[in-house]
Amino acid sequence: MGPAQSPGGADTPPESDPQEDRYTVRSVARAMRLINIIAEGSPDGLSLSDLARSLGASKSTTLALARTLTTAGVLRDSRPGPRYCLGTALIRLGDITRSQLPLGDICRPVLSELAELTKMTSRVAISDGGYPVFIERVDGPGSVRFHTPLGQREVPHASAAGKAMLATMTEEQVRALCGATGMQRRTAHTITDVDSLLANLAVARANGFAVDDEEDAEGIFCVGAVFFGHDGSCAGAVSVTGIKGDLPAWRMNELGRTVRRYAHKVSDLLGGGRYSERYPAAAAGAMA
Amino acid sequence: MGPAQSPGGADTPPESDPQEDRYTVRSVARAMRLINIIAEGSPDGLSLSDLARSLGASKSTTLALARTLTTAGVLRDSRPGPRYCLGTALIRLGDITRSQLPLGDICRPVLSELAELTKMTSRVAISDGGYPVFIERVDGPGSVRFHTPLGQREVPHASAAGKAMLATMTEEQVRALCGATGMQRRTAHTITDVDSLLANLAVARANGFAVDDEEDAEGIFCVGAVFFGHDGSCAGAVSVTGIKGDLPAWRMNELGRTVRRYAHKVSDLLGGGRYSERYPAAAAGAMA
DNA sequence: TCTTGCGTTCTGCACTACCGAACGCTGTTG
DNA sequence: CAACAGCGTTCGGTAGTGCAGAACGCAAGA
Repeated sequence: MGPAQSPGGADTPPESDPQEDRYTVRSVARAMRLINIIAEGSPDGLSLSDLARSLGASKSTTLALARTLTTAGVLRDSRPGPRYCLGTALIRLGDITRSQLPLGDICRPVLSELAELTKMTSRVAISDGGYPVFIERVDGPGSVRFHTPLGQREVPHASAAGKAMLATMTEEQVRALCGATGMQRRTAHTITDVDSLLANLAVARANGFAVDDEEDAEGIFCVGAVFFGHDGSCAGAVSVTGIKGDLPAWRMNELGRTVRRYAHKVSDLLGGGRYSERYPAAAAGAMA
Repeated sequence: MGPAQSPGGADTPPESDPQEDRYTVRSVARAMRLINIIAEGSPDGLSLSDLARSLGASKSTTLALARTLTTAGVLRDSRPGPRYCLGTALIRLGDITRSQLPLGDICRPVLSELAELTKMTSRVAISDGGYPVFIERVDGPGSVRFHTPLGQREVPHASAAGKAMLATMTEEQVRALCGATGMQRRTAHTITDVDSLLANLAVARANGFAVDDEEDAEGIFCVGAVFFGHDGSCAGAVSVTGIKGDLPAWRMNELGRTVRRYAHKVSDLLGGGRYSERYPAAAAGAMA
């Protein structure tokens, strides 16, 4: 009953979102941060002390978290190595997640064909609040590999899949989304103002495919095209990724038509409409 | 200070492993169980009430856990659907985990070739305490898909990859491992006694590849062969999976030689030895 | 209309997650 | 050879927090 509120009443710990933190479990949030720290760290793993430092927690706390995650198989103890690295349970969970996304099973055969035909890495993305998230990938036969990550949000304005999806939105939606993201510059070729982007999207809409010409990474280009779900809305995008120098410029349109054709295949499998039915409507709605 | 030890001193809550639980964080362990419950549940997701029931916790606790995991992207709120399902962050983490395993990048091109040549699903497994764990998969061109999971422990005695790895061990090691696993029956063809298994392994050792002839799942067969790391130890196995009816019996040996050849390729890439150098030594050491 | 089940919010208590300190150990440095 | 610095581990004590249960609004079915 004492009026003792909080010890040292004047202290205001730097809580980020008290109204949202009310329903989060601190230790679980910390455990997730721990996993991400290891994911972004060296493939050889991180030592307990490094983890504790990065996490901003004591070694004993970090040890308890790491032990718990190791028991669950999410982390793995690399004995002679530095220490903790990601465990095989994450492979299992990622595989199950992809298999539960209905798109994965549908798209994989299409991606395989596309990768074999174009000799390029092919991926399929879904829209996560306007951001493209790649959920499936089939590598091309070439052995030169660059990093084409899965499962993480890409920037909408500097990726072929993102721009293909933006091209299906209204001008207001594009402006709102780009205002939220900030249209950060990634390379010298990145389009960083909305009006230029809208012009670029108009071309993409007319073509039925979008191009990322070294706008996300130097020397890398992508070509993407959207597909539609059975409810008629944009369900995601197919894209291929390659090294700019490998492809003559005049083949870009040919590649675009190929990608567009395979996006059609996905649309058909989903029971969605085709570009020829959807794009004119979208163009009429979005542009004057 | 009162001598009050623990409230209600005589109660002995049914703790499973008090000496191990001392360093585990309860809420994190619960969160991992929650993820697994959803992973094993319907692809459409599970409702909050269902989760609370399966977890054995109150709805408010489950809500807090689920909210925290959703914020981390590990879970996803399927709006009109029942409720929670796995999120794209798991795809990302699984992808990173595979990319951090050095074997993944090395094997993927080999698996692609093997899958194209055999028209079958090809996978690579590593050994996790004697249990095979598949870490990479390339589907064959056939559209008929069956479940070939990644990242989870398979039974050693009833899988081609497992038996291929067992064939590199000594008789004592095989007996010890099979004693630990129990050699559970999976189908009518499963080998459930150690002596029969040892005879089977001897054949595999002589051939340089192991066969799972409907021993793990009815109508499904696998062929697997191990590869060796640069330290000369068994580093894992390559295997292909198919439907029994699709393949005449007399082609089994041809398929086995193909898989063996591709396992050789992985061995070469890893700087490990070949069957011709390793298997005779293993055979001489394990069998009289 | 009444009922049943859902998801959400709130409050208070017991507990547990957290920190700090101390220990044994290894490898490096003087 | 000794002193040190860093590692991983263990152990108490405390305050903070995770937890359960009750209560609420709402939607769908009886």
